[in-house]
Amino acid sequence: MCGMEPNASTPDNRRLPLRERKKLRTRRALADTALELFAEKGFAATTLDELVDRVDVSKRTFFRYFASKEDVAIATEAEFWEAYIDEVRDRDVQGRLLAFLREALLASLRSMDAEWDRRFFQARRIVAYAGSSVLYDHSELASLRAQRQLIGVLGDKIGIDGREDVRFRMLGEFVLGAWRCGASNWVAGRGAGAQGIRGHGGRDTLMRRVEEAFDAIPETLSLTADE
Amino acid sequence: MCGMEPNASTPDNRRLPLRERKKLRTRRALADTALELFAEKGFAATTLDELVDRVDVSKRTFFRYFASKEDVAIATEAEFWEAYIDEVRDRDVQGRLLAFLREALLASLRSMDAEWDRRFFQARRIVAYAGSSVLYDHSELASLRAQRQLIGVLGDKIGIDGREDVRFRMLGEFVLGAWRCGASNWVAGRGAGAQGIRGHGGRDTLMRRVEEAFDAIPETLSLTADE
DNA sequence: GTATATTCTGTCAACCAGTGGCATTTTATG
DNA sequence: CATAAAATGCCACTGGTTGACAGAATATAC
Repeated sequence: MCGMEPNASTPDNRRLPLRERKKLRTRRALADTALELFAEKGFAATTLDELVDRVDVSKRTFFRYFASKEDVAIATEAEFWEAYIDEVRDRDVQGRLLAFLREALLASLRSMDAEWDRRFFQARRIVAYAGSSVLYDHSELASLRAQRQLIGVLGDKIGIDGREDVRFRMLGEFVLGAWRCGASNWVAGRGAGAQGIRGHGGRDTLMRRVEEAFDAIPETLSLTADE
Repeated sequence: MCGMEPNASTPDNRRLPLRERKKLRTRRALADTALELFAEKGFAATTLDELVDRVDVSKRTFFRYFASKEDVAIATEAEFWEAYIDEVRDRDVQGRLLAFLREALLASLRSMDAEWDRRFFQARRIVAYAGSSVLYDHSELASLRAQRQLIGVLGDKIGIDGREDVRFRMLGEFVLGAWRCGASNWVAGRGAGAQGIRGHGGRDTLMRRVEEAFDAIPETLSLTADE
């Protein structure tokens, strides 16, 4: 089968068996081409037929890789959540939980593959500035589920049922909030020293935005609540 | 046109013009019959054709009343959120905000029409115990949007941009959390004195569950967070 | 290298949610 | 009663999603 040559965004996991490499390649080709199309003509106006036509796979195959049309748009997000949860699962808990989650988040950001931030940026722009809200909703649900899984894993690690404990749920809210805030500032080009950066500024800038958001938590919390 | 006779669940807004009464009646008939069908054979297995057949309305008309198949399942929920937000909008703010929101929530529960709690219970059971998660997701998104609107309205009332203020967002989290917790305990038949109640126990019991959840907020917050 | 088992893929058909357009009916208004 | 406005029905059509099965590609054993 031809028509899909290795390119810059092809994952070069030379150690994986051929079949696995191929699977990664089709998956990546579908996700990349989908973002192209969504950016060109919008999410709603793009049909799956066009997508699978351009990638040269059958529609049936598409649904073997992604559960829905929305899923392919938030693939990079899903990759990140997966990496984050793995990171939290594997890392030793020490110090304050919020700091732990913050470190784990940054570490998992660092661990994403070389092209991840470019793809993520592209996807975020489409999700945020699309005409309808289906993509945004889908992304939000994915975050919510990831957050739940996160506090579940963390709870398991320190022997608490995180789903029942309000403190844990709030912890999850903080982390998710900081992430969302940081990521949206990154995409919008806001934040410290953003003027000096051309474009959105790569992964390091994203990480700085997330850190800024985390840093802002205590000061916003200490505001008086006397209304 | 015949086939739709007034029954127990027909809203008796005798003061409304005929056209409006009819509209309410079809809307209610669709929602009720949908719950019947979903309970009988499950959400996924029920087709809209069956629904509109039983109600004796065209499919086109269905979509003039509800935006999607999921929407008709959470209609009672949506009614409540609407009432709640209206209540918050109309009520004078005084005292602590959390207490204000709590009172408004209970008041709007009280204001729902006579059959609301029965319908709501039915709907919650379907949403919670359905095979797939589409309904649950849909309901969760609706809550999220309602929560955002809520703090938006509250922010407007006291001249603060609630969307930007962390305290407000947390307030929203508390209220939504208490509501969810109370409602789910109600449906599950948990809570103080639940043994003595046959069935789920009507709206007064739901309100008691919600109050219990609100009461639990300070004590869970004061737990030590020294992990 | 060949044979065989396993996994992936394409083709085809079907289902069903959701939409646009337009004619028809129903309600409101004077 | 006449006319305007609004609600409904009908119909065809798009497009996402799934199941079944056959064929192609890859892995494994010899």
